Amino acid sequence: MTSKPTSRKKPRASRAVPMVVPTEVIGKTTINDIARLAGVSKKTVSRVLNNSPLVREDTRERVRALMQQRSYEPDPQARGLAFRRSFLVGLVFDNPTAQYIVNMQYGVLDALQGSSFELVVHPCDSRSAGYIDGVRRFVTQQKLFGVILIPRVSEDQALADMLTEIGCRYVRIASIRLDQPGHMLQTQDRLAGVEDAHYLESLGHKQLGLITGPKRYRSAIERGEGFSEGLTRRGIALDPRYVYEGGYTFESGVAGAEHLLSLNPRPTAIFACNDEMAAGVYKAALRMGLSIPGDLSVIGYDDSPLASQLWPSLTTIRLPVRDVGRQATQLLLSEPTQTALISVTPHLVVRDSSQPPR
Amino acid sequence: MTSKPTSRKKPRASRAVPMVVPTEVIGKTTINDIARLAGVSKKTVSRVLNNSPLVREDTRERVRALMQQRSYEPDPQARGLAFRRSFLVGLVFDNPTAQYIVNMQYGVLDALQGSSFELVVHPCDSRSAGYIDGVRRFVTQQKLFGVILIPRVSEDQALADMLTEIGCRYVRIASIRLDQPGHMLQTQDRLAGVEDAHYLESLGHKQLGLITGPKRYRSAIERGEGFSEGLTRRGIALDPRYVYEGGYTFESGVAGAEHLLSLNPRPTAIFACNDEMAAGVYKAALRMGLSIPGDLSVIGYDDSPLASQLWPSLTTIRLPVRDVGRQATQLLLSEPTQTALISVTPHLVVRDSSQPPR
DNA sequence: CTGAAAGCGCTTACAG
DNA sequence: CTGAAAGCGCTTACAG
Repeated sequence: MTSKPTSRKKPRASRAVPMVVPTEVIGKTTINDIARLAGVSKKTVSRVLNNSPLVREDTRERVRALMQQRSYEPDPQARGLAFRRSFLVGLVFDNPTAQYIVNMQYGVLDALQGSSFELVVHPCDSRSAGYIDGVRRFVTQQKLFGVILIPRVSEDQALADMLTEIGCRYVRIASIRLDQPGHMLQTQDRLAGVEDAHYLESLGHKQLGLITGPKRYRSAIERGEGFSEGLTRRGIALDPRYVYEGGYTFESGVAGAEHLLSLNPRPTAIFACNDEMAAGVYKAALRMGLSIPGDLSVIGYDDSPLASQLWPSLTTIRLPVRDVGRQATQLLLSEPTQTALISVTPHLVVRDSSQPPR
Repeated sequence: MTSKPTSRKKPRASRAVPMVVPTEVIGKTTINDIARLAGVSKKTVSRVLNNSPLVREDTRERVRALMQQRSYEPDPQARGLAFRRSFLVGLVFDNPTAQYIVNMQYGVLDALQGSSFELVVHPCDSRSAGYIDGVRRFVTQQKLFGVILIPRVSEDQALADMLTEIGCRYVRIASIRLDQPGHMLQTQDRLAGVEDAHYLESLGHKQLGLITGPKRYRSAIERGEGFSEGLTRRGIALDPRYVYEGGYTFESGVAGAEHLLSLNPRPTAIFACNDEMAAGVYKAALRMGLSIPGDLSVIGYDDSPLASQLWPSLTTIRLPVRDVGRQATQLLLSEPTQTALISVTPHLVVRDSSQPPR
């Protein structure tokens, strides 16, 4: 990687037969080395590299063996230059929780494992004016192979349009179907909301409170609506006065709980649409002298590290984020032929913050 | 990025003077376009690009103006191929908390802002056998410009040796000075431990407990030793029976607190070497019917999101991680001439989990 | 201070 | 099924 081999350029028979080669393998093996050793043109090596069918089987085998033996790896930079497309996959995100981002990165890397692709990250602020241009620069400058978009940027149609315009592949992870199956992976937040409702109803709760996320997040809407829908199905109407619009923040959870717990009758269970707000509910409840789950059952959403570290531990919803990242990336890398929509359903994780009402 | 311009290759006067050019700027502007428009060779444009002093001032200005006007950006792929080094900075990490990783990424990107560098991530497991080879492959395959190493991988000398061997730049973020100043940024975990001790002593605590991290983390050792040292300076000896070796996990925090709180006399304050363990202390204390901070003061370390979301909110230590990431990256990108060791000291954030003993 | 030639390690377009 | 030539967009080494 540092010094340029001086032996590379020495004159030699231009159409060499396989031959013994000096072992001073300074510098990385290149396509030329393999071609020379195999006694074929580099174009043929290139064909093998790119799995072209236009190679005789025994030629392919010979070249493959040589590549293995020399532990040859094609230079992504050079391929990228010729392909006009790099071997980089971008992850574009706005501001989910840290754990979500990290799990997603692990998932993407799981799918990239063994390939010559690497993961490059691009946080951004979807509320700032120039963010789409920022993503465009990110994509075009490094000629990214494609990008994974996670909520909330995944929900922005203008962003997807821009990517289509510049011919960049993408996969959106979102809670509703807002693109073709080849371009998205759906997380069934709504179904998780339903599951929540059914669970609380089955415990015997009738007086329920809901703290939603901000409406600009589609996921927030889905979670809340799913919850409401689930209750309706079980014959319980969610009183609008028992719905508080939070902001996915701890403080909004505190405020929401203070509001809901001051109502008469007091809710016996609260579903907060993320764990952070659920932690806020803990604070408000404990400060009011209410015990969890004795006086109040609490359910969160995300299964963040926080959930198992609160006391009592928090009943919450878990999305297998890493798995989602892996599948989304596989979709991104696959030939655009797939038709079935990939969808993943988050599920309830019951811990110690929920029980039947008194 | 998608289609190849057909106009590029048309024959023209080889030594062109500045001239009007068809505005059908299909495809990206290249160094050839700029050279032609400026009436200079592409080598001269290249010199301007690389800030070579060997360019006449007016030539430089003319070229610069043209680059701006055409919003020319050199292709990192092509430069990388010629330079034998990409425009990618790698972040190598083992398993810190998600928030730490994400903040670090933000910091690195702060420093990369406006450059043509991008950030590529590489999580790994420093306990697995082949992890150093994994990093080697990561670095050599994409010919990374350099890497940032964060604890715990930053503490591994074998990894640093490997990087030196293959000629890859690196900056290690670590709590003790284990490399040359140009290769590291020190976080003064020890001083934070001292600050902790002084704070608790100043509140009047005399009976103190310590839950350390695992010894294979240098940071854990520094935090614990700093705490002990700080107490000693204030004339308090830390009884070894009041030191529990945790594992930086929630469960070990619970176990540690259960142990410490069963001692007689009971400690009136516990310093847990990360927030996760501090959350474990909460659980153990609350389960034993002890109130925080009434019966027990608790201090954590990291200022993770958890810290402000526990109730009562957790007094802890904050390292400006994003800032650290930014500075480490600036060091990585700078010419290797710097001599002074960069060091950053984490500081105490007082919240509601600490007060004078009863 | 400036440039023509050759090269980085691959692929595309064409020809056979 | 295979290859020679030209090219991707830059830089190095050399010459002036």
